[in-house]
Amino acid sequence: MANTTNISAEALADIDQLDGPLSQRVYTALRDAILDMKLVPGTVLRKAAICEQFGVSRSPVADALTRLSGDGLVDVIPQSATRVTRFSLDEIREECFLRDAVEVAAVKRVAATRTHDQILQLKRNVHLQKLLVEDEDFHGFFEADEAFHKMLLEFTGFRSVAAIAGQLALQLRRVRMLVLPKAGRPAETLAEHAAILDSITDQDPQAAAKAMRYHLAQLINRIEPLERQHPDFFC
Amino acid sequence: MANTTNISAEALADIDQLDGPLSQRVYTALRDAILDMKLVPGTVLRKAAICEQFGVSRSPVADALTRLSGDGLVDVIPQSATRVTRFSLDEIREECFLRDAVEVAAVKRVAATRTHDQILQLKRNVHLQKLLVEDEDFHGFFEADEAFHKMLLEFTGFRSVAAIAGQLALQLRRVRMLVLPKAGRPAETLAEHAAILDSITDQDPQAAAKAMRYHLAQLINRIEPLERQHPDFFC
DNA sequence: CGATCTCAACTGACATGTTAGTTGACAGGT
DNA sequence: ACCTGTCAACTAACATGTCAGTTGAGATCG
Repeated sequence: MANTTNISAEALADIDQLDGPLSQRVYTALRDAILDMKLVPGTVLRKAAICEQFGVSRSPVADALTRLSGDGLVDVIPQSATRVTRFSLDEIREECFLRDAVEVAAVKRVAATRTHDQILQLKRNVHLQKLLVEDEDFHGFFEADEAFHKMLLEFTGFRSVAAIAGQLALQLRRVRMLVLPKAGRPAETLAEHAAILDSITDQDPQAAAKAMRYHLAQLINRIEPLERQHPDFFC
Repeated sequence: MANTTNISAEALADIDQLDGPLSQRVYTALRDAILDMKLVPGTVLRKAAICEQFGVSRSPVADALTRLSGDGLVDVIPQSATRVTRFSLDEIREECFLRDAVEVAAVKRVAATRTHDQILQLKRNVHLQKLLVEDEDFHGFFEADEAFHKMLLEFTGFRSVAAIAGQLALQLRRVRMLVLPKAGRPAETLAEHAAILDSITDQDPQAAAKAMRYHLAQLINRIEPLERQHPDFFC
């Protein structure tokens, strides 16, 4: 088994410059590392190693791993090991279905209720995306992309719907990082975002729903070929 | 503060006739007790008391509480206390929005793809509901109600979408227990379920979506007056 | 009598010792 | 060469001891 990483790399190291309980900090650090694919699927997480890395005892680490397990980001094999969950095409398809359901419903609502200020914020974000595409700043674009979708969820008027929906699609967020760097994809994404924004501006919920549905469909189309490219990330 | 229950009642006690790790069993027992409203919102959960109840040490209990916190079923006040989360009308409205988005999308899909066997299973379930309404078996009806919605989610063809969606609306499940015993509501619910089933049988996704949307809207309508009736359950 | 300050008791957070289950390498037999 | 049974090393799970922050009752002061 050469391709299953056994050592939790130094690359994750986020030292304790955060606040709050220790277990929370450990959780956040590990979570971010997993979501950013710094800890690739299949990586074995050893409690002892993590304790050493952060200079804490096993309690907060165990606590953090329990939470990550609840998020579906790690698989705990009882009495044996804990590893970063691999992708499952079936599960990804399910999350796409759910994400589609939620985000299409959200964009419909926002198209109907949008305020002038909300349009402005979205326009600003899309403009930023344009600049980032031109600069070929993939990482920056990824963040702006996320912010765009998050904004739409928040503009439903439901304060924490963005948080819950975000939690729901944690796996998807990881895969998107693999999809984005494909040549030309950021530019296409930008165009799709612009189309969504136009429909919202026109207060046309049906058109907005259609644009969003098309946009989200692009993701699953691009994920499926990925299994051949990174076979060790899938189970 | 007389109305905040301070003692975790015996009523929860599910002894260790389950299998798996201890922490899992404790988690399940507490979770079920909370979802069945045997532990009412606001109840303070004392680690020591729970340890005694189950005859285990603090580790598995702490583990279980961490998971429950992740599910949003308990609030942990650092260094102070852990209590069963109270209802928040805002959050409930958000969960209704999400549940609507997901279940309407699901029922649309099922209406389009349903097989003969699936129709049969749904018919059987609705028939069972009818019998339970006639017998005024509220608890049984509640379970059949849940099973009906779960079936619809499973019939999307996405195996675990029911699990994820169920996780999403844990709070709602609690409130539904308060709403159901209202006079006449089970019979109405039954009729709404039947309407949904009819639309699915007719392979009419739009009608099914409309019927589902109407059905789900009844819940939020009935929750809002509830705040006056059980003020100590809300925050 | 009322507002505030103090302190003891209680709670969860964390550290660490112990136990039991799993795994994989290796020896021995086929 | 291959299958198999054994066993040692490793892991997560669990128990328990310690610490620090919170809380609320009662003492103290205005």
